[in-house]
Amino acid sequence: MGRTGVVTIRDVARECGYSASTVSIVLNGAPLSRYIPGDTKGRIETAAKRLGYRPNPLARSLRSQRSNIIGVMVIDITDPFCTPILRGLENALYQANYLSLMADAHNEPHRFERYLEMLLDRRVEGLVVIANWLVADIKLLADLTECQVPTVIAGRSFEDHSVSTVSVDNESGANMALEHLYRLGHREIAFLRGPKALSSSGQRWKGIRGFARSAGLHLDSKKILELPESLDPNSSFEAGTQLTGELLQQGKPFTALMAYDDVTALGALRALKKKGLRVPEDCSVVGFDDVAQASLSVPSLTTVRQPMEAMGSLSAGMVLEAIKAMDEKRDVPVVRRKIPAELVVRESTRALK
Amino acid sequence: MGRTGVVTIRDVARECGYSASTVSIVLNGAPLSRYIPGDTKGRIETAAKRLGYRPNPLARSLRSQRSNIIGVMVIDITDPFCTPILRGLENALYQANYLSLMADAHNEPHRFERYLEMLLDRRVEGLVVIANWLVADIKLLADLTECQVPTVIAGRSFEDHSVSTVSVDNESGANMALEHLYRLGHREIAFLRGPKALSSSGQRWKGIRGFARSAGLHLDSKKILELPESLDPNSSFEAGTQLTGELLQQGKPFTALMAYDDVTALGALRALKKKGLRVPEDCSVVGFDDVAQASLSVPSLTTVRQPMEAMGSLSAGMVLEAIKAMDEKRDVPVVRRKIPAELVVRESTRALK
DNA sequence: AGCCGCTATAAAATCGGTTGACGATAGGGG
DNA sequence: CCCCTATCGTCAACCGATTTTATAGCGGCT
Repeated sequence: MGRTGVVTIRDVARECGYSASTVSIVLNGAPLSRYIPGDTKGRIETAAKRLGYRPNPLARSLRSQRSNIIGVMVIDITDPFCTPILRGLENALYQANYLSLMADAHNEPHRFERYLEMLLDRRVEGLVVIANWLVADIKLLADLTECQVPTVIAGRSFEDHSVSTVSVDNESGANMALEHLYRLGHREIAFLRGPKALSSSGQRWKGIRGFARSAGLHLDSKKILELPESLDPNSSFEAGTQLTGELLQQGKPFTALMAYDDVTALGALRALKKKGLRVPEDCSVVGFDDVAQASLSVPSLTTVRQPMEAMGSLSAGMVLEAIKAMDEKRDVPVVRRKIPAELVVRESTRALK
Repeated sequence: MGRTGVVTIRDVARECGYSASTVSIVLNGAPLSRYIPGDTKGRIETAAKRLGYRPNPLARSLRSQRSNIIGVMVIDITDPFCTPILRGLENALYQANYLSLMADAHNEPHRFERYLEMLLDRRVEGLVVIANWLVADIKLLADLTECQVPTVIAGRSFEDHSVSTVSVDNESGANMALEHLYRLGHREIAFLRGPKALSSSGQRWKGIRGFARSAGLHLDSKKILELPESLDPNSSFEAGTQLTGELLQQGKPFTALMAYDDVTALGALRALKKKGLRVPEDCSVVGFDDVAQASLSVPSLTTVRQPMEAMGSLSAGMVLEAIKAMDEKRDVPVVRRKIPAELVVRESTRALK
């Protein structure tokens, strides 16, 4: 045993009287182990077990050029949207015997880049970026495609770049949400739409316009406000409160409000309450995402659910697949997966009387 | 350049005409570099830069027995209590140039153990366990103290084990919360206390009893209910709703309710609303933790804030310190830090009329 | 007898970087 | 003139595995 108290392969070799090579070959079931008789194998395995031998992954990685580690870059771990994805991802990696080296970019491009370098230095075999919004920084993506590491972006899509992505179908999700309100009889609907700079915002809006057109619903631009661009995920709560206040001030009546996301909707809930309006009796509210908060509020929030955990594990599956493909020298296609959203009806919406 | 397209130290050596050793010595500013003249250093650095040389941390770790990686074991990343700690932790590690290998135990002891092994295999230099509750499994802790890796548990304390911990001062926090209600004039106070098995629960209860005694407040056992033991952090929402319902059913009047934690308090909010009671007009509510949800609810929750981010960075500081101590062969003391809690007054409490 | 092929194992090279021991030269003191 | 020390580097060992190549015995075939 080395002075570190850790058993090396040579300790095992000494213990059972064979060479390190033989031990390695047997323990890994390498091709050559075909020629090694059973009793030798037995002796080696016994010795390994007796000493509690555990191969040093560092040494193994150095030699085999495989780290069995995936880099996980979270754009902002504070965002409640990110954690369920992280869980799904981590779980799938665990099943596949990979560990995750985690980096939190705090929404800062510079930090993103520095972390990216660190992760690549560490020879991560693949990379998953969990992006809520993330300034559509071309440069960062260029970095990503340039490095030869399989990458998947979870949480948003990039139509115009050659990166694999996993994202929810924002368009049909928003469509469903509006349809839900429409079916409940709502015609005067206010919207707090997301900032233009966010691609998901545009997609959701497209879904809204699509439904409106098909149902002959008029969208009153006076009732449509846009959230300011911001990096802090919790700022949309303030913004939701603020903009809902403006809508109410403005005097244009509405019986339902559709928010860009859940946190915005929670902000709206607060503003409505403050004005003495009851939800859903006086105004229905729908959000988007189904973050943990959504079901805990009073009233609980009707929302469009992003299957975040599934998105996480799917991303994991995709990187692992890409890694396998690279191993086998097959070429690695860019995959863009859109997951269907799901309407979750809770207490914050009800039929117009 | 190797076939991997990666520049090795030998490439740099060839490029500038010195040996790999010299390059290593210069680039690392090793003691011996004292004797190397400036222009040689310059040539080596230039060559390294020109080739874009980045030392392979795997090789470096193998040789130096230092991975520059900390294992981060999260008991349940789904718990909103864990993420802010994680952020503080990760941020401090980032500053110190450490990366974190993340494991999520999903609240399962078996998974905890397996991950622990994987992390130790990877030669993490230190370990931080982010524990919300975590079944007080002696065995797991034994594993921890046995392995020679500096460990800090963040989020809860273990009086009876020799592990370093960082936790909030539950006792004085609960004391403050009750004092707050008392000062507002509340005398009929209901409690949803945490399950006995949780150490934090006992500590908080001690704070409550302490204040009650000192203020001469009578604690009516009829108004004290205990949450069931559970592993799912979100189950306490249901439990909060449920138990509050029972309290109301029971008919014993109360003007304020103190919940074990924020999620429980949010559950209480829902039950109260359902019964037509207004918060805070008819009943004040306080929580504990100050998770993200607390400020987003309607009404926003008065609560006792755990400085989670600070706890995270403090934990990081402690492991790093312990690592340094080990390096220098100083002995590593077990440190138990209790961070003061902070009362955050929001909308859910008000003076009794 | 010589060669081939199979079995069973070991030696040696390799991954990429670090480090202690050592060589060579020059200058200073005795 | 010799010894000692300060400079400036290089060599080779090492970290702990994996993998390619080598060695050696033996049976069978020509």
